[in-house]
Amino acid sequence: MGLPAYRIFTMNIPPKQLPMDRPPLDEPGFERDLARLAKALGHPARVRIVRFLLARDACMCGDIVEHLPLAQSTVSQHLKALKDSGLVQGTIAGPRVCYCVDRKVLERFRDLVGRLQPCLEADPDCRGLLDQQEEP
Amino acid sequence: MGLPAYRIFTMNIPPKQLPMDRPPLDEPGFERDLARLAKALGHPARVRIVRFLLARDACMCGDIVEHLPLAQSTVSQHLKALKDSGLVQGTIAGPRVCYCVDRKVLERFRDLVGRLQPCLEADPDCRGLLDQQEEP
DNA sequence: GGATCCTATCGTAGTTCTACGATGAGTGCA
DNA sequence: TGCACTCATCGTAGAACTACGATAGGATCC
Repeated sequence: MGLPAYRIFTMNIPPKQLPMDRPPLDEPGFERDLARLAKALGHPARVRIVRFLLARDACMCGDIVEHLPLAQSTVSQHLKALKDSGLVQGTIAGPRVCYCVDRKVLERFRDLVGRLQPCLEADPDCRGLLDQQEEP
Repeated sequence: MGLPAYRIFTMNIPPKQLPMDRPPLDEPGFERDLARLAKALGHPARVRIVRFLLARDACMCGDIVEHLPLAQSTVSQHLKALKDSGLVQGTIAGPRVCYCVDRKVLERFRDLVGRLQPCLEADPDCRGLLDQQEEP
């Protein structure tokens, strides 16, 4: 019964519905949120769109289409992916839609990435540990 | 001849081979690198693997398999994706392979995300700009 | 009301992702 | 040499991604 075990990693299902056959890590939403935001930025076109929006603070869909070598429908699809992730907001302004980056979400993404590396300066890398295993 | 226009965003082709029919942004590799690293972290299982590796500094594949509800082959596939992105390094240590996170790459990822938001504190959000377009 | 502009959505085709089991390659030990 | 262990790779099936053109919906303008 229930979902297969690998569904533990499905991003679209709330954590409480997931059959956690192993104890979750400290923050159950951490991995899902980070993965969701990272996935949204996991395409060069979407990175460019976000940069474009940040540079202009806000602009409409047509502006983005003009500056990308992609069809209008494809750009709209990328914008939908960005909106679904929360990174981008779209506000209807008359016949057009004004898009802008939700800087709080972007900051949260930055924060999540930062929390990934808790002790960057502590051990420079794992070389020493590897040498211990290889040489004796 | 040549590649279709949307191939401008293909991540696996060096920039010089790309038919840039529009001028590139300031840093040609920026978007590709950020997208590549973000894509690597765009799956909850890979985020967990990276966290797991960071918590232990380094460990072998079997340890990861034990702590994930995934088959060994699937974990190996995720590790390959992480290795291809550069985030993770694998070192052969006898019959096993010792994996660790390349903290320099992780830091570069964090830097790329940080450079995405050049002036976070400047304009809090784009609401003002939206109001300008909506109301007058 | 009708024309126009902007954007979202539909339908579709090809590619990529993601999961699994099975198998193979490599190392170390008896 | 043979066995055990570890991990990568192969083959495959289903889902998701990504591109496009075509079309529909909503707002504005004449």
